[in-house]
Amino acid sequence: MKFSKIPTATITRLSIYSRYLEALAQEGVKIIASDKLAQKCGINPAQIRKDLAYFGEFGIRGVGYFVKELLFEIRRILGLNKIWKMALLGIGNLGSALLAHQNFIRQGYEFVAVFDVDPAKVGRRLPSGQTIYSMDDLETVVKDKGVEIGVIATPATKAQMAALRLISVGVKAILNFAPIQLQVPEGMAVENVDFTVKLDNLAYNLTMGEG
Amino acid sequence: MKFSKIPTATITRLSIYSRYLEALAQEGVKIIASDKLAQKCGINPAQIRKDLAYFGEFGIRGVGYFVKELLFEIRRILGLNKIWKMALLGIGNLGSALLAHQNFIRQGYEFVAVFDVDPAKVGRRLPSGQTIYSMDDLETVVKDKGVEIGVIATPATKAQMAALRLISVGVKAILNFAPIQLQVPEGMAVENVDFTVKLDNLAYNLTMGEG
DNA sequence: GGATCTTTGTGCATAATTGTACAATATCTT
DNA sequence: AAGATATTGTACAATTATGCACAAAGATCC
Repeated sequence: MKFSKIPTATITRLSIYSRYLEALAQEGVKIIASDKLAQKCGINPAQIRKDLAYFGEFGIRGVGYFVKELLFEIRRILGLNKIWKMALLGIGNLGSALLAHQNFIRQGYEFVAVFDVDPAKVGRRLPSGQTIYSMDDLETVVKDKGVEIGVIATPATKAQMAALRLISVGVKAILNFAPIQLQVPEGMAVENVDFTVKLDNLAYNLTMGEG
Repeated sequence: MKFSKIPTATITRLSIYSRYLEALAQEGVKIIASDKLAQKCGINPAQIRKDLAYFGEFGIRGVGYFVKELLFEIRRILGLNKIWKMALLGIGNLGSALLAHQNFIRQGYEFVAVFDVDPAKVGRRLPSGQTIYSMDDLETVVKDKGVEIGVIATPATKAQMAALRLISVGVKAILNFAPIQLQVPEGMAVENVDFTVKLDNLAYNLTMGEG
């Protein structure tokens, strides 16, 4: 049941479609055409239809797509018909911001464990409910709680080690906020969230615009 | 002086190279070969050489690249031989985290203005030095301070309006943290930092891995 | 119920990106 | 200084992604 290389870009776009479909569903919109959705997402309509075609036929010719149905299908494709258990490593400013980001649960993700090295923080209970564990207990807790995704929000210097420890207890997916390219073995899924890189892109664009 | 379509991916990679070169420079390393750099960045060595070839010949055959020189050149290409003036819109958890992220100045970026709608926050002085302005004064302040890049860290519902107001006073580049696709006119540079999309990618990968 | 309109799904062409292989050029060794 | 070694820069091949255009299929109108 696994095969047919799907482009990463397609998965990213599916995620964006799902976001709009959620908004549309909330507004009570029943049906949407690829043209309209494309416009909203800033994407070519044919691209949307092709992205969906990888997984089946979800639309009705001459009509469009049923919003709720399509949303359900996309969420199923992405694997969002369950709650993913995440661990947060590092509770600095960024980590706290992530915890406060309440969208997680709605979207199908939940922080089941939170770690920091600072002894002053360990043991404290967070507003979001979790108790802060010591980084020393990472392996045990991750196993016990059944963590599936590791979220690294440590300083860059600690990120690689944190990743290795997550990997050592079988975590297969990492969301990395540290501005560093993690070295991981084959088969790991790593996504980087790196706004310094994005800023550099903006700077380049502005510089070029001037000539 | 503007031409030859450079792939966005190339710019993104240049940013990553520069990060490693900074680390290398700090370690006192004088020379680096594309092979070594490629390994560290998880990128094909030829890709690095080709990326650089868009802009000139920076290496020495049989030797490699002088770290400091290459770093300088890349930063010049990206437009980082100046300090970019940014405005932050929205000081929730995320906004605060961004302000605390001290790397900005080192990297060539600076928050010169900070805005929020909350009257309780307006007028307060931040640890990072800036005074919080009311969102009502956006247009005036952005003009006065010469803001070049707008950073949107508002709730998703306010993001589009915030973008429009920035655009209306001539801001040409936006770093958008709100989970929404901004509708902007031609010629604007917009980069999205969207970890919910990244998480969805991880979820998909984990789901596929199972079969 | 036939003509017209709409919108999907997809074959094909085009464009963009990545990777391989090697000639060119520099250093090092003896 | 000639041969061996290292590493860049790039031509070419292969792969991947994007977009156009149209046939297929359903809806609507009269």
